[in-house]
Amino acid sequence: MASILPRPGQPVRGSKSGKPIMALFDLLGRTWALGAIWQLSRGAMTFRELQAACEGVSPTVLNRRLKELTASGLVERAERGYRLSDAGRDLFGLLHPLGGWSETWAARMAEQDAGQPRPGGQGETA
Amino acid sequence: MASILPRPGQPVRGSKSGKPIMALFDLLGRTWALGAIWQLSRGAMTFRELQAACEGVSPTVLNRRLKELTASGLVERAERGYRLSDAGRDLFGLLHPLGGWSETWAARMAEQDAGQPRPGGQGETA
DNA sequence: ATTGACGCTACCGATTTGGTAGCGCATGGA
DNA sequence: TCCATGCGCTACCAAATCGGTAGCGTCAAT
Repeated sequence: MASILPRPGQPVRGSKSGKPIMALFDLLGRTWALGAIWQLSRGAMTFRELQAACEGVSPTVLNRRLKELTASGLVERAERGYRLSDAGRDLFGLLHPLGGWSETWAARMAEQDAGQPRPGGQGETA
Repeated sequence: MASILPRPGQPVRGSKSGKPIMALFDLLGRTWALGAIWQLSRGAMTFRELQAACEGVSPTVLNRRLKELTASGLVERAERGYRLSDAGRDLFGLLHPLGGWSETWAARMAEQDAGQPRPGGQGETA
């Protein structure tokens, strides 16, 4: 496996300092890492249930994320599939407010778009 | 430019639903997006100062992130360089606790490694 | 024995990353 | 004026990651 498992105290992708916050950002800064945690916060799910909940993310990527999150102690195996560990639930507690914030953000962006239709729009319809 | 700008209400990389939280996760789930916000929370910085603060991230990536974060209203230009917008500071307020959490996480991981040196260790020294 | 669901892997094209070099511009001396 | 410095930023390219399809081996139930 080419990818490294981000761990605090170790150099990680994009950061050589090994600062915990940077290791965390590296871990979470991969596709569907945050999304998987978000979905798993609702309870244990099988691999394929989680895959469906994540809008059909490819098993390749999902499995990579699950391995990383498991190795990082945020996710663990359940009798049936996967679930957040204590640490994972703990982290989700901090992430949870982002849900509400993102709604506000969305409203603010929509408002801004209404006022100024972004003439040089970038790939919005791509 | 091939990359799309994640915006709530629009399909984004990895998510077709357009749910605000998924757009946010896409925006933040790119290398140095969270890191840049983290560094900028300390105040306005020039491009090159920020680059240095982010451990010498390549200007290519930094500029991409800055464009995305600016278009998303989280970052804005300052007289000298860049700074967090009100929304960006707002978001940082929610992200801030991750700093402390990551320290706890790091300690927990170190402890676990001490107890069990991870026989099948994965790329820890890579 | 067949069907179905499970977790997961191989394979591979498309996209993103991350690094070096250097551009055009502005400021500030000498 | 010429030169040096710092600014934001881009071109170019190799390496890594993403993301999609197909399908494996296992297990339980029919």
